[in-house]
This record gives sequence, structure tokens and C-alpha cells, in this order.
Amino acid sequence: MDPVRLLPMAGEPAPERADAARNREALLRAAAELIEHCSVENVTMDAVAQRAGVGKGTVFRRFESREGLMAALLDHTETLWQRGVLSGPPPLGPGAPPLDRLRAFGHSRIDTVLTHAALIRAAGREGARSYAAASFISMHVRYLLGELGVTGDLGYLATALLAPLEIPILEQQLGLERMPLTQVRHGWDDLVDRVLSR
Amino acid sequence: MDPVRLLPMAGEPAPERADAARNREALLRAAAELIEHCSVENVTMDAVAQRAGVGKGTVFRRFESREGLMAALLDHTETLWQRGVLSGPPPLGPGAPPLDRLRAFGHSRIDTVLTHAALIRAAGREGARSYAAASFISMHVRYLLGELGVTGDLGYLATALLAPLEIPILEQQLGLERMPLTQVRHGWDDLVDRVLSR
DNA sequence: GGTCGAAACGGACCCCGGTCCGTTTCTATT
DNA sequence: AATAGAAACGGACCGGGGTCCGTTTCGACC
Repeated sequence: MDPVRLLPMAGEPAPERADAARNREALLRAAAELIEHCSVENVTMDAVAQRAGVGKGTVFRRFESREGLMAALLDHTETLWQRGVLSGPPPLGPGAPPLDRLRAFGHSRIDTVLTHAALIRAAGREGARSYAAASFISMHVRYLLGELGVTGDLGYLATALLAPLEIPILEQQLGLERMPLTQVRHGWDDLVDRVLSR
Repeated sequence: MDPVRLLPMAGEPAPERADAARNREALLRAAAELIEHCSVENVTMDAVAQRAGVGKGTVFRRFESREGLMAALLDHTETLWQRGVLSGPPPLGPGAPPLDRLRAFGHSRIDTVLTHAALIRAAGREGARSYAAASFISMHVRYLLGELGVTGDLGYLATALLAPLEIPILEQQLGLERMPLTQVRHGWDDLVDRVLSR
């Protein structure tokens, strides 16, 4: 397959045995299929193990915890979304003015977060800790803020801007406070304008 | 005690039987004591029930779930904090200019949230749903924004401003991103300025 | 192809949150 | 004081997440 993999270089986290890799794939597929039938919260670890044809211990060996498994599933859709940001069509992808990109970023983020709300919740803090998601997103916002000439603590500003796009806040707004989705999107645009305005 | 209580008016959620009330108190006290010894995450519902001298079923009857019990405990400290906002000394309490109050509000919120981080996490979404906390806080921020002459969607702005004060975001900033606490406090001040600046 | 140590496997087991239902306790009413 | 029925009680029970450890499988090296 990939000759590079045959001689593992130092620093790499040690290669994975063939059966282990096969089981990981089987487990991810089994979990995805089960989620499609019953919703996320009804999928048990035993069921995933059984469907994948492995023992329960193996599931936990691979993914640490239920949250870990869900985070691994999330990782897939997150990666697709990141591709859209990095190389998809504008205004989300490159090619549009930074302000348009930042607005589109928020709208798109709201959409995917809501689409995968149940999975994100099930991934708990393991989802947030995942290198892929949190880090990339924050980086991208910082980059756009920089392009827009914003001065100040970009690190803080990025997380502060991203906070209202997180599931708990969105659910509070849409659920308890009964805001329509359009208001939330418009609110993000307004917030962005305010952050830029000095 | 309170003569008004003797004739319950319509609309009230029905009075509580004497033994029930006694058990609620006993359970809250037992839980608080156990938390003081072992930390929150090591306190089991069985232990709380046993210490309070009641059956396990009673705990769940009173508080619905573990999260419900934790939320009830939180409610106490939240109420104290609210008193500080409503009638404590300035700049958190009334008497200071709105901008100073808003800044102080953020700093104070960060402090209490971090102090009770474990409990808040254990209360999960039950803590957020609690009428007391979320609603009051949002109301207060809206009020201050109004005093400051901010125009726009104050409802959205309030939740957006409050989002970076929530536990998951604070923990991400202080933990993963290794920001010092002073940076977070300063970041809040800056964010407030930006939101006001148009 | 055979050998050996390391890694992965599997499923019995434990712990804890949450439910259920037969029993007990309270209180309104007479 | 007696009664009745609603509400609360308690603890056996269940299901699911997570662990442990004896057994099996892999693959590096000879």
C-alpha cells in the first residue's frame, strides 16, 4: 500500500496491528449504522460490539469510552466540513472577502452543529478536546480576524466569537428563548460587525 | 409560621407534605456534606440516600435525577450570587455606572463559575434549564445593555456575551489554550467594549 | 516454517443511575 | 378518634458504561 508506512519514523505514535485496524473500521461502521436506525442516545456499546462482531472490551480498547467513540464518528463529518472551509466554494471557502467568509463561516457552522447536535452532545467533552475540531476552527477565525485588520487579543476574541455557536447556547436560544433560526443567524452577523468595529 | 401558606391559592404548585419537606432538607444537607469530603464526582446517589437516612427511591422522587439534585444544590449558591448583583455593593451591585457594573458582572461571574465548576458540570443541562440561573442572568445583562444605550437585538447580544462565561469555554481557554486568568478577564472587558462601540 | 514476546481479544464482572411497586405515613374530613 | 385516600417511602431490581484478566492472535526475527 503505502511504502512510507513500512518504516515507521520516530515520533509516530506506533503503528496499529492489522486486526486492530480492521476492528476499528468495523466498529465505526457498526456504530454509524446503528445510529441511523435508532437515534444516537439509544445506541449501546454492547450493541455496537455485537454488530461489529467483536467483544465489548475491544470497543473500549479502541475508543476509550462511549464519548470517545462518538467523537471518532464526529471527526469524520468535521473533516468534511473543514474541507469546505479550506477549499470549498466561496464565500465559505477561499476567494471571498474576509468579512463575507466570516459571516458564511458562522452560518455554516450553525447548520452543521444543529445537524449533528445529538452526536455532538453524545461526544461530550471528548468532542471538544479532539484536536481536529476545536483547534482548526479557532485557528481559522483568528486568521480571518487578522485579515480584517482586527487588533487586540485575537486568541480570546476567537473563542468568544465561537462560544455562541456551541450546541448548549444554540439550544438555549432556539429552545428556551424561542428565537427563530433567522434571528440567530442575523445575531451572529451583528456580533461580528460589533467585534470588527474598533 | 406563614399564614399565607395555610390557604394555598390557585396556581401554586400544590403544597408539600411535612415529611417530604423534611426529607428534602435532609437530602440537600447530606449531599452538601458528602461533597465536602469526597469531591462531587465521587458522590453517589446511594451514599446521599443512606446518609440522609432515606431510601434511594425518595432521592429520585424529590430531585428527579442526579443532575436535578446537583442543580438544587447549585440553586443555593446562585441565589447568594444574585443577591450580590441585585443589592450588593457596587460595582457589582447597583450604584456604579452601567459599564463598570457590566465589567464587574463578568469578572464576578467568571469567579463563581470557576469556583463551582465541578458542581455546574454535574448539574448538566438541568442546571442551565433552572429558571433561576439562566433567566436572571440574561435579564440583567439585557438591562445593563439597555442602560448603556445599546441598540439592536439585545436578546441575542445578551446570550452571545454570556456564552464565553460558560464553563466549557472557560475550561477550554484556561486548560487547553493555557490562557492565564488575567487574560480571560481582560478579554471580557475588551469584548464588552467592542459590543458597545456601535 | 518455527518461535516468542507483545499486543489485541472477549466476556464475565462491577458499579451506579434510574425504575417499580407493595407498604407505610400523612392529613383532610367527619 | 376514626377513616379514607392521596402522597411518600424503601429497597429489590434492571440496564448500560467501564474494567479485568486469562486466552488468542499477530508479526518480527531467526
